[in-house]
Amino acid sequence: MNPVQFYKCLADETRLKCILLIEHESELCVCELTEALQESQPKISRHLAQLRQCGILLDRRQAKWIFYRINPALPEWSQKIITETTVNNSDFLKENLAQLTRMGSRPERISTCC
Amino acid sequence: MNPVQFYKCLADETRLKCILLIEHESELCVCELTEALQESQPKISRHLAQLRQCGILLDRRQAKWIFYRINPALPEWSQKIITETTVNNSDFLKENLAQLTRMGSRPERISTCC
DNA sequence: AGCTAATATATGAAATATTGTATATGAGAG
DNA sequence: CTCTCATATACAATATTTCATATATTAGCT
Repeated sequence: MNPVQFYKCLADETRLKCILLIEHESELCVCELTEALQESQPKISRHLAQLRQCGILLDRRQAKWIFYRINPALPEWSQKIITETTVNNSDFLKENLAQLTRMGSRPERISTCC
Repeated sequence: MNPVQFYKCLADETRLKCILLIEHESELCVCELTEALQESQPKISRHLAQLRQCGILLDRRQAKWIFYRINPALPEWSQKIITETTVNNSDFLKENLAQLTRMGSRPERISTCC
């Protein structure tokens, strides 16, 4: 992926927050992101689709939910940039993480193996 | 600076190339960037103004030229991201660096001290 | 098969960003 | 003080991005 494309993906508040929250939590489903960001479902979904299409995120279905995670095949430098940004901008995510914690009835993760 | 704002600055080919070329060369003037990128002077100038206004670049005048450099007061994580991107995307800059080398009559830097 | 919950996509309108062209500014030379 | 070179800015046209709303898809349940 071209670096301009990569940065275009990060250059939107909704998308950047999705990426950083997923990086922070390892995996999140659409309804959790919708709740954490307090945004409409189609808005979150559209941005996630874009991030999936450009290879930044991967998704997996589990029952009714679709969980998104950072694509482990991302070039190392891109992964490093996502980590750096997450670690150094806790204020930026603070309120959204609080909202996520406050959220009741979050779908349970079933481990993929065993 | 908010991380979204920061990434918006990097999310344009002209701006990203200016930043990375300046990081690579320490300091460049507008005419050098115009030549390296083969773009119009107002286009380069407008993008540099934006990068200066948001604090990513600093400028200094030397005779007829204005030299731009990375703002050393940038947060460490932002600086790290610029470095990482430069180091890991040499292909992206290759042609522009070649163009810069090919350029005749580049303005001479006069050291600021002594 | 029909119903529901979670997610995805299509469409057009609105907001933003980018660009070319023309013009302004500012420093140095004569 | 005028001319030139390097750079900056203004303005209008164009392109791109984002969004709300409506609708489609898909899995699991009965």
